[in-house]
Amino acid sequence: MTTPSTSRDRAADEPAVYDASSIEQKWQSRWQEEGTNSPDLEHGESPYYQLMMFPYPSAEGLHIGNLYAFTGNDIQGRFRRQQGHTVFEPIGFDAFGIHSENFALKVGVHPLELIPRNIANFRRQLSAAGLMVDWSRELSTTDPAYYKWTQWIFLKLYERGLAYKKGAAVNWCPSCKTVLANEQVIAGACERCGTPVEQRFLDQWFFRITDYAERLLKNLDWIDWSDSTKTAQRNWIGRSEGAEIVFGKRETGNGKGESGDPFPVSHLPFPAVPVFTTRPDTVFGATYLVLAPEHPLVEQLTTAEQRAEVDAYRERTARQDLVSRKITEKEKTGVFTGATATNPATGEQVPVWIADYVLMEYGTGAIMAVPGHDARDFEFATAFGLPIVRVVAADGESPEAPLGEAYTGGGRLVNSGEFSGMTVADGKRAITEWLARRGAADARINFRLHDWCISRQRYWGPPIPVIYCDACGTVPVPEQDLPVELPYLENFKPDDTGVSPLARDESWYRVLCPRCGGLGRRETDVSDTFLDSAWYFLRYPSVRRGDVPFDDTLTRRWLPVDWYIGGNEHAVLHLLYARFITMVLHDAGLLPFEEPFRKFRAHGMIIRDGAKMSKTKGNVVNPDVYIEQWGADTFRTYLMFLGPYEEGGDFRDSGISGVRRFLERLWRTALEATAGGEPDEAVMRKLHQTIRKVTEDTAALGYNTAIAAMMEYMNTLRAGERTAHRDEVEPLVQLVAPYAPHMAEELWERMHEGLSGVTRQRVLDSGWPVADSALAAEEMIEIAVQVNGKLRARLHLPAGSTQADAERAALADAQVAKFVTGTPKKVIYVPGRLVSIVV
RNA sequence: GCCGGGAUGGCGAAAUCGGUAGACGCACGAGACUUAAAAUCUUGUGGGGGAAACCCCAUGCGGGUUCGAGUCCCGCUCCCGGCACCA
Repeated sequence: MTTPSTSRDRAADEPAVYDASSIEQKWQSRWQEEGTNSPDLEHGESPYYQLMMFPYPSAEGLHIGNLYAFTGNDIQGRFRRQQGHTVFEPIGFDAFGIHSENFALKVGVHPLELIPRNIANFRRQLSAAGLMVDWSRELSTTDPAYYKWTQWIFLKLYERGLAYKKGAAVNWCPSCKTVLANEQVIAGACERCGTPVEQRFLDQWFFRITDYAERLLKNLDWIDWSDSTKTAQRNWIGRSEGAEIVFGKRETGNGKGESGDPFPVSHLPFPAVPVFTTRPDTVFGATYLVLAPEHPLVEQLTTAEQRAEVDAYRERTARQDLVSRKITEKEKTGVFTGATATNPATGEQVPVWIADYVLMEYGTGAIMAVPGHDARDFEFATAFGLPIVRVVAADGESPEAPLGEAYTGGGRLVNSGEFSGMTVADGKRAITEWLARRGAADARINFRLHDWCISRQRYWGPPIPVIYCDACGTVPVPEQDLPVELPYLENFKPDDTGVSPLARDESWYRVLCPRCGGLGRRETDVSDTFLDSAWYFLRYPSVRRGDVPFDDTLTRRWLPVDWYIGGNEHAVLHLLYARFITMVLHDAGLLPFEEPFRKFRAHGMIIRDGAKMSKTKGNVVNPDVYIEQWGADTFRTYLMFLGPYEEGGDFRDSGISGVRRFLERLWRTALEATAGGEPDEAVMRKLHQTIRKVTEDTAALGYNTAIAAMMEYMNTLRAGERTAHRDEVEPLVQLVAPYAPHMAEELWERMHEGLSGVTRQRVLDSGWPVADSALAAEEMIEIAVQVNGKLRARLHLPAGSTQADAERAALADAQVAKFVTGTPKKVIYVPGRLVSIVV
C-alpha cells in the first residue's frame, strides 16, 4: 500500500473545482450500476417504507410541486437509511383518467402513445433530481398487469355487496355531448364551450363507502396524520346527530306501519313525511315543510290546483346543473304543493312546499323548516310570508322577543309546551324521546359522505369487469378472465349517447355470458382514476408478482406504509378512498391491517415571488432549467431551505446562490481538511450541537432549520485562519448527505481515497452521526438579567452556576445596579436562562 | 357562511411547556485581493436618539393576564387554502 496522500496534498495539486453536473451524472450512473436504490425486500433489516404520492405524468413534465414533495420525501428516506433502515422508496405513474384523455384529444395523439412518452420524460427528470427511487419496481396504473388487480378489487367489493348500480344525476353538456365532472362546471356552464349544463340521469356503479363512514371517522382519532388532513376528512365525512321526525302520521293510526311508512295514496292529503333534523328541540317552531323537488312524495302530495306550478318548478330544477343548484348566495325559490302535514309536536297543520335548497341526496330529502332558528329557513319564510316562531331564547331574553334574523345560538326552549325552560341540549334529548314514544321520531345519525360513484363514461380507464346477460343479469367477470383489457380505439372521443366510447366497439363488448354461455354484453364504463390510486401502495413491494395483487409475506413485512408524504389537495378524496379500500380488503381477510398509512404528513405549497405559479402568469419554475444551472444538490437543498416543509415557501431565484455558496464552502473545506493534529474542542462542541439539531429537525420535517444549522456550523468551521480537521468535517458530510446526496458521496469517496476497507463504503451506508451530549455541553452560559421585565444585562457564568451565584452576579453588575434601588421585592430565576428582578 | 393555516426587518424566514425577538440565507453598504470586473474573503445592517456608554420604540390592530407576551385570554382586520343551501 502506498502512503496515503492527504486530501490537503491533493487540494494543493489540483484546484478543488466543484463541478455539480459531472459529479451528479457520475453518481446517478453508479447508483444505477450498483443497484443502490433497490433494497432487498425479502431480507433487508428493519424495513422502512417511505412513500410519496405518485404523479400524474403530464405532458408538461415534472411540476415544481411534485419535486418539492419528492425531495422532502427523499430526504426522509435517505435519513432513515443512514440510520440503519432498509428503505423502500418506490415510484409509479397515475396515468389513467380524464386529464390524460382530454389532453390526448387536444393534441390529437392517442394516450397509448402519449403516456409512455410522458413517463419517459418523468423518469429522466426524477433521475436528474437524484431521488433514491427504486426504479426496478416502477409501476403504471395503465399497465394491464396493474389494472388487472384494480378490476380484481372491484370484484372483491362486488362479492361483498359493496358495489352496486343505481341511477344518479350527472352534469351533462348538451353541446360537447358528454358528462362533466363537477369541477368542469363553471358558473353553471361547461368550462370548455360555455353551454349551460343540464342534469341527466344515468345508471352508475357505486361503492358503499357510507357503510364505512363511522369507522373511517373513528380511526382518525388514533392515526398519526397531519391535523389539517384529519380535520378535512372529518368535515368531509360530516357526521351529524339528530332525529328523523315524521310529519303527518296520524296519531290514532290505521293499525299498520311503523313511523316513516308512507301512507297509501288513498290517504291523501296526509301521507307521512319523514324529515331529518339536527335540532329536534326546535320542532315546536317548525311552521312548514320543504321537500326536494325530485322527492318521490311530491307526486302524491300535490293538489290539483297546484299541479301546474309544481310541475313547472320541478322541470326547471331538473334542467339546472348540479353545481349552481348548490350556490348559497342564490335567492330562495320554491312552490307550495297545496298539501299540509301534521306537526307531531303541536298537532298543527303546516304547509308542504318544494324548493331546490333542499337536496334529495342528504337525509330524507325533506326538512322541517324552523325559520326562527335556521338562516336558510328564515330567508325562505321571509320571501314567501310563512310564519316565524321563536322557540329558543338566549338567557335573559324574552320568549316573545321578535326575531330579526334566525337565532342559532344556545339558550332555553320557549313556546314549546311542557319542554319550555329546558336547555337546548336537554330539549333535544327529551323531545326526541317524547316523540319516539309516540312513534313519530327516531334518533338518527346522518353523514354527508355519499357513496363513491366510480363509473366514468369515458375511454381512458380500466373497464369495469362486469358482463350483462339477458338470462343471468349482472355477472362479474371471473377472476381468471382478468384483465379485461382496454381495447385500442382509434376514435375515443365521447359522443352524444351518454355512454362510454367503448360502446362503439361491438367486437369488444359482445361476449358470451361466463355463467350460462349465452349472449352477453360487457359493461362499457370504465372506473374512476381514484380507484387506481386507492391501492397502488399495496402493489409496489409485489410489483414483480404476476399471480397475486400483493404477496402475503412482503405485505406483512412492508405494510402499512411507514411514512406517507403528499399534498393536502388529496386530503379527502384519495386519502379517504385508500383508507376505505384497505378496510374492505382487511375485512375480506386479505390484509392484516385496516389503516394503510402509519404516518401521513402534508407538505406545504410552493409559490413564486409571492404569487401562485401558473402558466398564464408565466412564473412557472421548470426544474430542468434550474438543475442544469445550479445542480440537483443545490436545487434540492434550496427547495428545502425556503420555508418550513409543511407550510411551503416562496421560491425566489435570488435565494439559490446562498445555498450554492454553502455547498461550495463545504466542498472546499472538506477537501482541504487535514488529518494531522487534533480537532478543536470548541468546534467539536458546535459539531455535536449541530448533529443533535440536524437529527431532530430532519426527523420532524424541519428541513429549513436543519439546513440553517449546518450553515451555522460551516461558519464556525471557517472562522479564523485555520484549516479544518477531518474529524470536524466528516460528520457534516454525513449530515448533508440526505440533502445533497451526490456531493456527499463524492466528498466521502475523495476523503477516503487511499484508505483501505472503508473505501468502498458509500456515505449513504456509512451511518448517521450520533450527538454526544457531553461533548455538546457548553462550559459557559449566558444569563439575561431583567429589571421589572426589561433586559438590562447579560452575564457570562460557568455552566454549573447555581441560582445564588446568578443572583449575586446579577446584583453586582453595574448596569443592573443602576436600576435596582433598595432591596428587590422579588427575584425570579429561570435556570440557565435569566434572572428577573422586581423592584 | 363554515373549517383549517397565517400576518415578525428591504425580502425568504428563525424563536411558541411565556424567559435575551430577528438564528440562517438573500439583498444592500464598507473594506481586502485585482490593472479592472467577477469570484472569494473580512465586516456592518429592525427604527429612532446619542460622540460614546447607553436609552427609547418595535412581532397585523385594540384590550387583558403576568415580574416578563411574537407565544396565553377576549374582541377585531386582512391574506392563503379547503368545503360550501348537508337541515
